[in-house]
Amino acid sequence: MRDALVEAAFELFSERGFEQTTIDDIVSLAGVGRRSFFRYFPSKEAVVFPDHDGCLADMTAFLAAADPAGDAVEQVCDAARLVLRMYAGNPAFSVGRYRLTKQVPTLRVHELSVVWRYERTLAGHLRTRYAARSDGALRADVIAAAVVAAHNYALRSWLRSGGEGDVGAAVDEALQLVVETWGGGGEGGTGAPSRDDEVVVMVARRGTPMWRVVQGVEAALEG
Amino acid sequence: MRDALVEAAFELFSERGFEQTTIDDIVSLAGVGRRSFFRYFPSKEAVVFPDHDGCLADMTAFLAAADPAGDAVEQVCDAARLVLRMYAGNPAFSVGRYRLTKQVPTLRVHELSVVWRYERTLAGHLRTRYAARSDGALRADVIAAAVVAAHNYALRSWLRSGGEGDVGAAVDEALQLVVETWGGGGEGGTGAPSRDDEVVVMVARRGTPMWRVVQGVEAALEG
DNA sequence: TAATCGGGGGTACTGAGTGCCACACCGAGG
DNA sequence: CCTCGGTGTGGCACTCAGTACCCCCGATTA
Repeated sequence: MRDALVEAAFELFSERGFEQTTIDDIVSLAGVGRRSFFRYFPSKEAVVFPDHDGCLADMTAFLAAADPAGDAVEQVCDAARLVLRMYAGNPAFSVGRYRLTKQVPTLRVHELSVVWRYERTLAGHLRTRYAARSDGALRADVIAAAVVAAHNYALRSWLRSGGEGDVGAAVDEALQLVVETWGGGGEGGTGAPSRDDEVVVMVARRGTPMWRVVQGVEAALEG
Repeated sequence: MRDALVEAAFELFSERGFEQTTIDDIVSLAGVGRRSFFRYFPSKEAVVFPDHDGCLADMTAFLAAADPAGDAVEQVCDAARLVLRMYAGNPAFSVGRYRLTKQVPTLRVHELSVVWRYERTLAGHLRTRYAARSDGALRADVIAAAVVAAHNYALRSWLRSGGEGDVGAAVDEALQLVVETWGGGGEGGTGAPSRDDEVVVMVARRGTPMWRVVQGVEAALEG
């Protein structure tokens, strides 16, 4: 019945648009009563994101079961990959929803609230892990935001392309940027390549801003 | 007239709550017609964030006038400080709004959309600056998200405290975390303290993940 | 067969948001 | 003095999302 409503809604939304479709249109096409729509979805927007409640529950369970000794950043990235799997599981649906969401402000806002719940879940996990640090809560919020941004960047590129190419690899590459900068705190060294016969020596004055150091090391390691 | 509507709305919202207040209540208290409310605010939620449209325009103008040779991350941080100034300018109003927003889901969602517009503005500026890099757009999105997260972290702490203490310093400290990790690309060295008579030597194997290098240098510089 | 209970349908209502029109004000020009 | 166009405002009527309430029907149990 949920599925029937979702299907009917998407058929009408993609045909005549979101605002031009009323709840009555949806329920009459689905052959159910108007009251039943609101039994399954709290709002007209929610029918566009029917799978996110379950995915958020999965993410919460995943993080609750995560190894307390593992790298928290990696775990949070894996949690984000759970969301990706959901999108990649139904490419046609995801792309259709993306096109719809892109041009309906109400849906964009609703999507923001969905993403926000994911981000707060990730941040909550990081906060418990970084509880010992003095700036733990700040780091947790920043890293969660960065993970979500990287994830969404790759996901949106894929959606914009119509579902072509390997999303998994794209997200891995995007998240790598975050892990490289923020990872660690644990000892799990999922390090880069090899060539461990060479060393890089970075010399800096005390008080040198961190980004200059990073810049120098980056240039040396990759140059 | 805008001000009269905002004042009336806040008086009623804080008195009997957001959902319990109708537009009719607001306009009758303000002594204006119902139709005029929607001339000034597109929705009931928008009256809670009356100053953000102007602030977003200020931010856009600020970034458009920014020095193309300067550090883009610093500029984006300064742009975020524009928002902070707006909050700090009316502590009582800001704290009242915070308390209201915290417990009204509709307002939380609306705030998300407001923050989202700021974030997209920052990301747009960074994207033009990082256009040369292959991963420019990704970096731009991630850094913008990090800046917004850090800014909001400090701002929310201040709001939660009821407006006590120095927000500016708190935000500076939070943004410092972002600048240290992501800054550079420009040459503007608004460096840290001094003690430039000492040097730190960081030795790492080629292929060492960046976060380990950062961790080591961080420990050496601050330890 | 009667009683109970839960999922779904139907009806009427509130309230946000919009379109349309009338009115008041105001400076310019006859 | 009257008229005209533009602008800001109030009022009215309407659509539609969302909710409260009640009814119906089928299944289970005594």
